[in-house]
Amino acid sequence: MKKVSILIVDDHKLIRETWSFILGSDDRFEVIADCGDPDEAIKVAAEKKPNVVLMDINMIPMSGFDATEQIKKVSPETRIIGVSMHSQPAYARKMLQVGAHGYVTKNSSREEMVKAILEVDKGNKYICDEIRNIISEQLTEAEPQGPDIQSLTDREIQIIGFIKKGHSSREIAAELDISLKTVEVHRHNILKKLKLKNTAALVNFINSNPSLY
Amino acid sequence: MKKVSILIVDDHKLIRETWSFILGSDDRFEVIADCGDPDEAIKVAAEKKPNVVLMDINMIPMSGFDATEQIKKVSPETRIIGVSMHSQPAYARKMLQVGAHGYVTKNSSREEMVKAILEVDKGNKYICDEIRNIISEQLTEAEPQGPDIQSLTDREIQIIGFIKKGHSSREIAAELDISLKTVEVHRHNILKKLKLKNTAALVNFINSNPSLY
DNA sequence: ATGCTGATCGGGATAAATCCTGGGCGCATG
DNA sequence: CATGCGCCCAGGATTTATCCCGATCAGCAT
Repeated sequence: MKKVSILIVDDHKLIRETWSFILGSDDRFEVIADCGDPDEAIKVAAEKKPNVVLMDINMIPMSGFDATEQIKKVSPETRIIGVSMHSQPAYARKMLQVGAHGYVTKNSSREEMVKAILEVDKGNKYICDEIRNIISEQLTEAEPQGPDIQSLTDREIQIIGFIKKGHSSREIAAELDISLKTVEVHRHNILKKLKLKNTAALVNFINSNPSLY
Repeated sequence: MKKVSILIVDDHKLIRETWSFILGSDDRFEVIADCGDPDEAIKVAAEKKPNVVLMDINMIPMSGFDATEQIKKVSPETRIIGVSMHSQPAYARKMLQVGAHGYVTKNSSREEMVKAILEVDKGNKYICDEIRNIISEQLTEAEPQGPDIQSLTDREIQIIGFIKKGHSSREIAAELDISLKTVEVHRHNILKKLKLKNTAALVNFINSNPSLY
């Protein structure tokens, strides 16, 4: 019986150590490395080709998603599990979209983590109970016109990026070399689609909505 | 040699379990309970009077700080260690201010956590190396006019709260029953103090700056 | 071809935010 | 008591944002 080789990626040393400790004391697993830097994680994954990667996705802006994509390129056989404290299904979706096989929140139990690793190692996908429950709730709820994040255009998302940085419409127009009027229309459409009424609400919405980076 | 009794408070089950596992396997410690609800934590602390509480402060808005204050009331002898993924010294200050004896980031090592528990149990204060380094760096840096978060008044912070929720100046004026002009002055002063130029930048600044709630 | 959508741009209007000026009131500290 | 500071308010100016009304054009699918 071969052990499942594991690489742990998390920017917090304490977390890495605790997981190494816990998983290392289980005969079925073998933690072959842990690192706090996404770039380093990609290197290690390329060299050691671990069976499973535990990827924390609270790391600085979206690097968890990027790292997942990179690792799948350099080591396609490696299964990746996203581990996060966020309970929004949007994170899970994004994670699977970039090539991960599993997603577990930090609300899950240790048993569930173990189960996730074993399942993913077999090539199956695994989403933790919490997220699955939320998703099925959302399905039954039949949302009465929630904000249409999906309907946002590429251009609109790009504009959102500038707004988030604190740029004014005039500045954005200059940077994209388009008319001020166009930027204003984009902003108006964004607010309408997301059912928000001003910039403050928008910025807040963005910051709690990972799908928009 | 009496064991140090420990209560673990963290809203993430996985984190609670891993710490229980690790600390429980050390003869010097005894994890007597763990809970994910701040209110429950206060109850348990009142009953069992643990020697040390590990308090995660990523829990929903400021509940970690509140819970710390409450626990110090119902069990003054209990030492509390704030545990967080945030490396800003502002958190640590706030934590000690509400009665904690220690602060450890999740970048710290397991040894450091053990040391923190032992020190705090003896009645000493303990701040992890990372934060101490940052503080001493800031002292030597002689900040060339960074944003004056400290200089914000209570009223201004209150106004910030409303802005963050997406309320307009007119709405804020109505809710606080003061003049629109006054709110505008407050907003202007806030931007000036924080050296920001518009609402978008402000909201973003807030969201990456926990010291303002 | 016809229709749809995204992106572009404009006029014109209103509301909101930003930026000045200045003043008054209460309270604490020196 | 004088000074500073927080908080309040006002007038007036400018910029920015929000919201209508349009319009053209390109691409793409039925």
